[in-house]
Order: sequence, then C-alpha cells, then structure tokens
Amino acid sequence: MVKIVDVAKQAGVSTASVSRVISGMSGVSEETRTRVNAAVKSLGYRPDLAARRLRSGRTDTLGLIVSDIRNPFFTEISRAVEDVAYQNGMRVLLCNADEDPEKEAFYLEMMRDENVSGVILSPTLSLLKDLRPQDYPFPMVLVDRFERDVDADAVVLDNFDAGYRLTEHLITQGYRRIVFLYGSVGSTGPQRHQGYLAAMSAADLAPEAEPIIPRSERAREVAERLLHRGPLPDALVASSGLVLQGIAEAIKAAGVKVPFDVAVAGIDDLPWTSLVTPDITVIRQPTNEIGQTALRLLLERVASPERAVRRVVLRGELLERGSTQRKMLFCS
Amino acid sequence: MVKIVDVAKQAGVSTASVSRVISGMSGVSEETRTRVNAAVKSLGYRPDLAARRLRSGRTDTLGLIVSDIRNPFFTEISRAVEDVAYQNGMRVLLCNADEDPEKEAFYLEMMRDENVSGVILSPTLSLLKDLRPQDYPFPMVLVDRFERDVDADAVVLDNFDAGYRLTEHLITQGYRRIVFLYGSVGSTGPQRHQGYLAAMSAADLAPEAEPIIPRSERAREVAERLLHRGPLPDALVASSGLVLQGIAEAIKAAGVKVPFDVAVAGIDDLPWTSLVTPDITVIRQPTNEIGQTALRLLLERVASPERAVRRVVLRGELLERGSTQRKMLFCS
DNA sequence: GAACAAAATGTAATCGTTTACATACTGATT
DNA sequence: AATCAGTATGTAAACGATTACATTTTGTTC
Repeated sequence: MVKIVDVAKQAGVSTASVSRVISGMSGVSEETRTRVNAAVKSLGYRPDLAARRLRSGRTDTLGLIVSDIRNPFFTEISRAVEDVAYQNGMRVLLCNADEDPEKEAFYLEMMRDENVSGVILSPTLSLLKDLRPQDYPFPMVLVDRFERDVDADAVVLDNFDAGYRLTEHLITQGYRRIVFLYGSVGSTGPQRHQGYLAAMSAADLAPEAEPIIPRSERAREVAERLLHRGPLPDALVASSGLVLQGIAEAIKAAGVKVPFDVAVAGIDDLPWTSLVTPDITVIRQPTNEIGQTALRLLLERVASPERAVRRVVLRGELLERGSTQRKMLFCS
Repeated sequence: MVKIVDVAKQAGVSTASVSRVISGMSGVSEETRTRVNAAVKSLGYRPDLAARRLRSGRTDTLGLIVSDIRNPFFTEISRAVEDVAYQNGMRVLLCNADEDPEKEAFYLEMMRDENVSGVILSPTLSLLKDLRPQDYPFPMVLVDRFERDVDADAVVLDNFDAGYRLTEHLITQGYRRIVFLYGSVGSTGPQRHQGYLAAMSAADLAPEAEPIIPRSERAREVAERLLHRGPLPDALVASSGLVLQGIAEAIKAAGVKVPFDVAVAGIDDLPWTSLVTPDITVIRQPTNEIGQTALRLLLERVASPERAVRRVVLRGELLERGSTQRKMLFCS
C-alpha cells in the first residue's frame, strides 16, 4: 500500500504539504500543489480513511435509520437523502430497523461507535416516547414521526391536515358513513385520526374509526368484517399504505364494487394505487422533499449546533382518483 | 472520551489484557476477564473504531451496491443481506447506484477506500461487460446479473428457465401469439428472452419479441402500439417488473379485458401484481434466498479466498393467477 | 523443591494520517 | 540593509487501539 510518505518523497515535499493538498487546505503554493497532485496520480495514492478519521476525529459520515426499508415511502426518502449527501461529499450509513425497537437501539449505538456527524431517524413509537437526543453525541433529525416534546429537528407530513383533507374530500363527494382505519402503533396514525375527527365533526357526521396494528393482514380482517357484517359503509379510509393494502385485499376478496358499493381512499401514493381498477384516491407525501429537507437540516445543524430547533411540516397533495368518484353520480 | 488506558487503570491490568478481553481472544484468565468487563461497563467504554481499524487492518464491514433501491426486488435483497450480516457481526454499507455506471464506479472506489472485506454487487451491464474483480482488493459476489466469463461468485435466478416456464405456461393455457417485451439493457432480459424463444420454438410457434429500454414508460408505449394497431396478440409477457408495470398501464388505458382479450404475465412478484384485477401470473424470484446466499458465499470467500468460483442458480416459482386463465374456457 | 512447559500478563512499537508549532522564505517598508 | 508581516514549508507529536515480544506466574513432573 502506498502511503503519504511515499507521495511526499516522490513529490519532494513533506508529508504535511501532501496532507494539506489532499485535504484541500489553503496556504500551499501552486507549484507544490501540482507536484503533489502529480505524485498522487502517478502512485495511485488513496489516503487511509481509518488513519485519517482517527487523527482528525471527523468521519464525513451520516447515519440514516429507517423503520422499514420495504416501505416505498422510506425507500424514496433514502434515495433522496443519499443523493444530497453524496453531493455534499458525505457518506451515508443506511440501516433498516424493521420496526423493531431493539434493532433501532442497536443501530443508534452503532452510529455512536461509528462517530457519525449526524443521524436521520424515523423512530418507532416505543423509542419516540422517551427519546432524549441530548444523550447522543450527534445531532438528529426526525422524519415522518415525532412528538412535540422531543428536542430535535424534524421533517414531517402535516398529518392532521392529511386526515382532514382526505375526509373532507369524501364528504364533498357525498359520502356520509366514512370509516377510518388507522395504525394505532406510531405517531402518524393517531394524528391523521385527529384530522379525520375534525373533518367529520365539522360536517356534523358521526365518526367511526378503528385503531389497528398497522399490518396489512390486520387491516384486511377489520375491513372484511366491515364489509360482511351489517350495512356497507359509504367509504373506507386508510391512514397508511399498509392499511390501504389490507383494505384493497378485502375489497377484492369480497367482490364489492368501488366506488359504487363503497369508496376507498388512503394516505401514501404507493405505485400500485394507480394501477388497480379503479385507481385509488390518496394523499401523496412529498417524499423527495422530505428526504432532501431532512438532510439539509442535518447539515445545517452540524455546521451550527446551537441554532434553535426547527420543525418542517410539509403538506401532502390530494390526488383525486376513481375510487372516490362523486356518489351523487350513481345515486341520482 | 474514555479510552482503553482508563479501563486498564480501573481494572488494574494492562491495556493489552483489556484489548484481549474486548476482542474476545483466548489466553485471558477468568478473573481478569470479569474485572475488565466490569470496568468496561462501569466506565461505559466503547472502543474507537477508527483506531481499531487502523491498527488491525480489519473493518468487519461489507459493501452492498444495488442498481436501484426503489426496485422492490433489491429492497428485499438488501434486507436479507443486512439481516444475515448483522447476525454475523458485520456491518453493511448500502449504496444505491441508480442504474448509473458512474455512480457505480464511484461506489466501488469508495468500497476500496473503506477497506471493506467484501462486496455484493448487482452491476449495470456497462460495468459487467468489462468487470475485472481481480482489480479490486476485496472479493465480490454478483447478484441478479452476471456474465459467464466474469471471474466472481454469483447468485442469480435461472433466467432462461424463467422465460421458458412462463412462456410454456401460456402455451399450455392455449395462447398462441405470445409477444415478449424484454429489457435489452442488462443481462437478465436477454437471457429470459432466450428461454422464451426456446419455449416458442419447442411448440412450433412464431416468436415475436420487442427489445426495449427497461423503463415503464417505454414498455407502455410499445404495449399501447401492440394493443391499438392490427389484431390483438393473445398474450403479453414482460421480462421484468418495470416492463410489466408499463404493460399494465397500457392495458388499463386501452380498456381491454384480461385475460379475455389478452393475457398478461411477467417476472417478479411485485406487491401490486396480486392487487390488480385480475391478479397477474408471475415468476416469483426467491429474493430472500438470493440475498442470504450471496452473503453466505461472500463470507465463505472472505474466509478462504482461494476456493473455486461458485455460481448459485436459483429457480423461480411460477405463480399462476387470473391474468392467464385457460383460453379454452371462454373460446369454446 | 528444581526444572520446565504452558498460560497469563505487561511493555512498547506500530498502524497512516493530521496538525500544532517551529522554521524558512518572500517581498515590501523603513 | 534591517525589520517585519505574511506565506510556505517542514518536523514531530499526537490520535487510540492492536499485537509482537518479553516477562512473570502457574502448574506439572521428577
């Protein structure tokens, strides 16, 4: 392995000068700079990262801990984060906590060990409940999930607004008995539920909501019960992609017609929502923007750790599609 | 920051003993071991990874470079790889090359810099064409894509078989004019195409295939042309998930009935294929097994670099679904 | 209890950088 | 020509672990 002394020798300068050149510092004459660069190239020198990190204490590495990499929402976020990070010369350590608080804790410790400059995190509720960012030696930016009293920057969807607008849209379309299925484990489901409640109450309608464990199987069971027992509801609304998937499965199995028998809507513009027939009305999260913003916040905080905590709340976009077409149309 | 000398002092032993204990070496008395462990715990000591890596030359880190993280296939692979890696006390550096040869090259260099013990890679065709694994200081395992003459371990789907079985299935179901849309950029598409050709020829049918750039928009255009111009084909077959998506979009837009007007099938069991109506017949790739196997191969090669190159070819599973129901049923 | 092998422990060199500090230049100003 | 500020360079001490080697302790055998 060729090391810095070899380069120094070849270029006829000291290791200090070589170091200054390769780390782009000022205070080096143009001549040595070119000499060193030539030597670096001719020898194919690559600095040893371990040594550099040991000595400098910097790693130029950020951590990204997502709660479930298989969720397209987080995949999009990861991609956005990675993109911006590499543009800024930072590496990203991507970890998948799989909605498992233990793994999550493990990864956070690992981030400490790796001495990262900062972490972007979508915590499980269990972690979120008593997360103390100040216990960690690096700044954190929370994405997707957060609680008001957690002392960290955050980038989230306006969940209340998403629940409200989606519900409002259904009401406008003429639906009355709107059932809201939401993930009770997590912070986003309940917040979206609040929006739903507000919209229903504003229209003087009786809310009817089902908190569930946010897995598609559970959502499917609940939806099937709703579809088979008693009169059909006018509409089913899902608080997240997985719940929506369960509902879609149940509807397909039951053979009811959307939106004639029952309307459907949800949050998260998953690829399949526009492929099924009819396509499904959803609130699209600005995933790309969430990821980019999170990274920007993180970099800014790394640069100035003392600035005030910031919360960025982004509005979702309502994509009106076939699954919520105006009820009047086929009632009248 | 508490360092190894602090622990040594607290435990009343030398740094060497502490090092031996924390790296689990033999040749330490039970007593010192417990003393050291107690000191480690009481001080909250965590070894400095940079120092450890610098001195030992080991990193316990593996690289995983996927060609497109948004593709659920690779997401599943990542998850499997990560899982097994952490069970074996290894970290994983996950990178997304985004089907961009430049990014890919960049990440490979980065892996070199990071001094990883090995890399799992799904190369773009451009890289695959003249990939010389021996130029890299770490072993490589290729997944999903490879060429016979590349000198590296690999885990891939039996692509020929997948194309063959899928086509054969359609033929058995009574379809005759079967059009195969395949991604021409990459190694898997053409291999699957070969399987298609073989199956068609075995049944004495005229093949009709369309090589395309594997993006859903392109697939959609081609499919729309096929659906609008001239007589409808009996069946459309996609060589990959993205192509299948384009076909699904075209079919939805054209309003043709599946499988009555035209049958559809593809490779890759994406979540949405079972949610649309009718659900779509596909070959499922054993993603989990691919990821786990790749990692196992890699670890074994790290352990014994000189063993012979191994190729693991896994068979896909045909999931017969509604989109390819027997043509006879409604023809007779 | 002496001799010796084996096991446990300690000492100090080492990994390859960065960087504080010292020194040597340069040219302008007196 | 002496002084000085400013710039460019070099020397050598860190960074915090691992590990080769030396030393001590232990246990066994005669």
